[in-house]
Amino acid sequence: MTTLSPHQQLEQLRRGTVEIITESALLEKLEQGRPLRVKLGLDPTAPDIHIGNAVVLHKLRQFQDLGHEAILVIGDFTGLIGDPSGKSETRPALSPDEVQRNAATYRDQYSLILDPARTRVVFNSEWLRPLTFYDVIRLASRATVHRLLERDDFAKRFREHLPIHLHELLYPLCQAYDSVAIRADVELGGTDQKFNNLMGRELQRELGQDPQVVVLTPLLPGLDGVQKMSKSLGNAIGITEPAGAMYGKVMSLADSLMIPYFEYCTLVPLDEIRAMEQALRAGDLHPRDAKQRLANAITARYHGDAAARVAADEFTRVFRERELPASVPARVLSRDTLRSKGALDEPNWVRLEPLLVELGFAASNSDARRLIRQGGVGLQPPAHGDGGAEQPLRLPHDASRLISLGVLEDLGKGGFRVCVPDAGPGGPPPAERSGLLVRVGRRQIARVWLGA
RNA sequence: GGGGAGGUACCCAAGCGGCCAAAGGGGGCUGACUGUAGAUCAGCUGGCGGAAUGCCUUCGGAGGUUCGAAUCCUUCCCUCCCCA
Repeated sequence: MTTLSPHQQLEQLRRGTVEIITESALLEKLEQGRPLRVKLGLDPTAPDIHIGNAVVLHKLRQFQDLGHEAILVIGDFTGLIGDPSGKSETRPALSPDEVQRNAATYRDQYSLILDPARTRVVFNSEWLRPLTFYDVIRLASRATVHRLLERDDFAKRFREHLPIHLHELLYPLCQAYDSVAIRADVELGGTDQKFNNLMGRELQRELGQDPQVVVLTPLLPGLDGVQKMSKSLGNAIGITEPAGAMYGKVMSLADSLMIPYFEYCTLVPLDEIRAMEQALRAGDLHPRDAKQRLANAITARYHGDAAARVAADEFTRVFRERELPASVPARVLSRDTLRSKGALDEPNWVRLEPLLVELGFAASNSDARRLIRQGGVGLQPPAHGDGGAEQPLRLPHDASRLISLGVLEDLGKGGFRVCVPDAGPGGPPPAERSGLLVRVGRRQIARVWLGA
């Protein structure tokens, strides 16, 4: 256990939370001087930790560092319902095998932030599945429809005459029962879990347990600044993403998100953050510089200082100075695949649209055509010798130059084909710059060769 | 159980026999500008395609009427409202 006094622990734990229900109850628990059981409920989906859901994990880690025990409750059974808060779909029940396999996955994934020695992973099907219908009715009798309809999303749907299925109402109850089953002292969650977590408190009290303390952490807005961060919404920064990508994503953040991100995703002291906020408002601090510091802090947290510095340099070089990245992903495309799509005209001449599709830079040939027409596609011919850092030439604007360089052929009506060099037998492509550089927009870039 | 209103592209939402691949808005994408931000402006936004007054697929599902259907008919599925 920690040597910190209960008050000091509380002080630490308070930081970065939105609400603790109640602080006095937490203090009482801390004063008992025993390791508390701290619960965190998780979706049964494959874990995809991003800096958004990392917020609550770091909080949990803090509990662990103070000597408490983390219990990850995987909602494999509640997954049958799907948390009604989202436009969730129900998921098929997991087989015992899958459960076992997943348990390992969760432990691995969460070990990136949590202390494995103080983490227990449990699945709620363990206690929810055995309940009989009788049990369920008894359980359901503990809650009223009115109480359940207080939940924002239920209330909203009710108001708007959108369907609310009966079993959805059971979700908060199931989750509450989890707390009973593991005799949770504390339940952690994002603010969107407030209702569910409070339900746990109520149910525990009903059933004669000391009610859990609810600790709510903020929901981190996603990169779009509108919705909460979520992988499926494509607005997330994954904690295992490469440093460069992480840094870049932070830099493209809306200005209005900087301060919240500083607060929730970094360890920068609060008073420094306040100072920055002031300076920004006063115009003494360029937002770009503040954002660079943010990008640095976040990247360093997951990749270390050195990697963060490299990412920063690379960023400056590519986006400020508009040079090519230090390393461009190499892609060797299969002749067979291209041929089967009718994209390969002669041994090395490939139609541009299917090429972009093949690279994943365009969704369809039509999409590719649109990109080309709108000047979104850039090509840079392979360098013979050292050609210096030439910029990719834009299509269709620079078509004539590319044609004179012998890498492009105009098929008329906006159609093009390009000359893609050979990758050579087997192995990786030869000299780095011998490939055709293809770029769409700023981010999508690859050096391309043709293979078998 | 009775009565009524609905289900249109990623979302909202017009259309109610041909000029509908389907108005408008949102979102997304590309370009200009810039700090890879925001705001603004321009273009694009089903697939195929050597940019066709071209072909294919799409308006809850399945059939049907018609030269022709998102639009009319039959039937099935789903949602909401009012009454019980």
